[in-house]
Amino acid sequence: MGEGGRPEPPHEAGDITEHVGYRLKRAAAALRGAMDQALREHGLTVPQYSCLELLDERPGISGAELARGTFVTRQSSAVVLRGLQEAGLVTRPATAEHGRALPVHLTREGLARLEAARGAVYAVERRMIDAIPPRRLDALLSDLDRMADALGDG
Amino acid sequence: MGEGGRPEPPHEAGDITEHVGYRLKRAAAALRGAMDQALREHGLTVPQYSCLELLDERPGISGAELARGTFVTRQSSAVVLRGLQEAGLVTRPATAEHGRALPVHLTREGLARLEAARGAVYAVERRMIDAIPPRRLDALLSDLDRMADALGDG
DNA sequence: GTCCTCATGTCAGGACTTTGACATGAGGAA
DNA sequence: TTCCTCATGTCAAAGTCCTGACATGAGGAC
Repeated sequence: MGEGGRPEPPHEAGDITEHVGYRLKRAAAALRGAMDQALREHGLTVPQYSCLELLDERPGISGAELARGTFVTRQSSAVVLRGLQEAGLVTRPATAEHGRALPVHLTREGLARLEAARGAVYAVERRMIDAIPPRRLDALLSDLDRMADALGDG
Repeated sequence: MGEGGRPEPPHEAGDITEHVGYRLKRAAAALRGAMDQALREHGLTVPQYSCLELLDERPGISGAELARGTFVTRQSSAVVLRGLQEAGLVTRPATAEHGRALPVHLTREGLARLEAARGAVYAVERRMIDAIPPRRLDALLSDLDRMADALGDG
């Protein structure tokens, strides 16, 4: 495909607002904004919250694993982790026991902050879910996954 | 809502990977990564491409309108715009004719670069669309919009 | 006329993210 | 043993994006 002159749009689209990428970007931007606002009163940023949530679910994982779980690079994750460490929300040994991986753990304060912020984040999710027909939720989740997989994220 | 102890998840979820926000974030991250890679060989970043595409559709719009159309703040848009201007892909008058708005236009080179990059971006969209059942595409687009609207992006 | 409100553009500071590169430690192959 | 490969952590530089703040111009209310 693509031997012609003008590139053909993926499907009939009068303007760019019809594109899947545009809609996906818009929804993601709206989510990001709503979460930013919801988390501000708890003194957390979105990357920080994502980090704490994943850490609560999988205590002791390495920074690299944390990065993969939040869809960012190791470098980005390290910056966020350093901030959380300075804030006393996570702990990390200075030296590795076995390999090079440094296991990260939530502190008591980190867990408390996470639990306090969770309600605000869940409210945002609730607003999203309530906006669509309940019968379509599973299909929506499935399609989002399929698209992510197709783009080589998996 | 929310008078209880533990916050209730928006829907039954064994772990955070079940949440809509998580899936949305994952799909958006995959899209961003794929577009980054596709645009790299054309010497454009995703924000730059978004800017050029919107400019092609609505020539002469202001920086603030451009920002709203690409879901970022005026400040972010201004930075990208400055880069595009220095690269000779867009033009902008130094002073405003009427109000304060400075109309932005694509240069001949800007249009050429956009058209060259479009094929690569459309291929990414095609990969996404082909990954889901065709009958669900309209519902997916609709649901993404509903969620964005519900989060106050409107 | 003045005052108020709104939109636009801009500056400053901080947080996040990326690519590229490098050093270290573990484990397997020869 | 040595060599190779892989994963991890880290540094550096650049770009993106945000909040907060400020000045300017247009249009309406008074």
